[in-house]
Amino acid sequence: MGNNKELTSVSKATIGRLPAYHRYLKEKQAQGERTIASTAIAEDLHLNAVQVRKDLSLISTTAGKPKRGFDVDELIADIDRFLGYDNVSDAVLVGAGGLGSALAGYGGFKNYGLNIVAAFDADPSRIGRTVGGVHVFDARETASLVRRLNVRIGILAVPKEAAQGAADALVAGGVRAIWNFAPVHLSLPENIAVKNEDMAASLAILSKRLAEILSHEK
Amino acid sequence: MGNNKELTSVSKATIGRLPAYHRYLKEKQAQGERTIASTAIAEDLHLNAVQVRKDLSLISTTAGKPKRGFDVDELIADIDRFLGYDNVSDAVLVGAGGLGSALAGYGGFKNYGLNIVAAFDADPSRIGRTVGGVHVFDARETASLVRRLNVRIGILAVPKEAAQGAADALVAGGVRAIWNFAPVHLSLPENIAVKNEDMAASLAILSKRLAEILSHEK
DNA sequence: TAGATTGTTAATCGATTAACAATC
DNA sequence: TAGATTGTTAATCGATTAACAATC
Repeated sequence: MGNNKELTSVSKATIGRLPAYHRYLKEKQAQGERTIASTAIAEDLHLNAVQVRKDLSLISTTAGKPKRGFDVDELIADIDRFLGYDNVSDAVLVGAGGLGSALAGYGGFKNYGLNIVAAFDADPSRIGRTVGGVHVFDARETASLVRRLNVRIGILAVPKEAAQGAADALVAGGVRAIWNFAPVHLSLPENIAVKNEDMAASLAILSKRLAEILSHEK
Repeated sequence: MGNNKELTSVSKATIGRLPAYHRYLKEKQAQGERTIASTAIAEDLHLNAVQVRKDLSLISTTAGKPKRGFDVDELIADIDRFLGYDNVSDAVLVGAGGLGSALAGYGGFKNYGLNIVAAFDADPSRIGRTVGGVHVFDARETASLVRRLNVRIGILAVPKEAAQGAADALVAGGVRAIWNFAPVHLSLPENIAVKNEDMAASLAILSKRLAEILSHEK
């Protein structure tokens, strides 16, 4: 019910800002702050205060109090619950090369509700090894092992030539969400969630902004 | 002039889609296609055809031709020029750990107009080594070496505790654009371009979509 | 009480999409 | 010619921001 509302009515833009609020609030919590005003959050994070209040109102159980602001602990708990940080899901990693190893080695994902339980690679020299404490299996076992482990999330960190095939194997195994770090557009069934981590897109936006800044310069 | 128009009038959303068009067109070019219709691009990339035409019209020198579509080679050249892919810029990398090494090792950045010329790290065991063919210098030399190399772009791949300090050093050295992979909000002067590669935000969006899909399931 | 801060309603802004005439 | 495809104008959609009354 409340859950239903959550799933439908919170925009992607808002969801994307929640992790930043979460980090900020954790920091304030560590500094011993008990309450925080939307105006303070907005200023520090370079956002609009109305936007902050609107975002928070969508996911929080308790309203802010005039003059005092929001309760830091409650807000953190609300975001934890909304984003599933308190409810870790298993994921598999396909591709145990440089980027894949870096992702597996980054311990922080557990704080974001993600637990990598297995890795896959097609390179025989990598199979049987361990990256970031995760065992690397033969890529040919992807579908069957994913099914056996009942995993719903796959992280794709393979070279672009291998990406579509790896994605198909994940879906064949029952994965429903793919976090794609390969620079390719994947063709997948409609009911599969895909999030492309498009570095080229980010870089394009950054370098255009840089060009603008430099042009204003002198 | 044309340049001025480019810097001001093309939206971030459009810029973000251009790399995907570029990849797609390169693929078609490799397959020997000479022309392509916006309708075909839209279908394959799951976009709206009007949006594709609007995006392309903003950056292309030549219009598409009714019935035939757009010239593939020209479109690629237009995007190359617009995004600066034909005009490689130097960048430095701060943080030569797992993610930093993976970024340095990914040779593909040169295709996107980026050339990593030096890396920095605070860990003595990494200083003096090489990651992805790039020499790792002492992080304390960041500002001075960046200035000497006259680099304008910095890639930040350090642990979050070190991120603000590393960013400050980059700016002190004259960097004007920071590609930030650390999960922190950086406080920087206004005239510095920052692009946060916020993995937590991506993951949040993906897992919410997953939750929605699973809830529709049965 | 006065003032800081809230939540909500309305206005604005920007991006996407629909409709359609032009044309190769 | 007929039809596929274009570019542009207008409508829609969604997200951000401004205005303001409510309240601790």
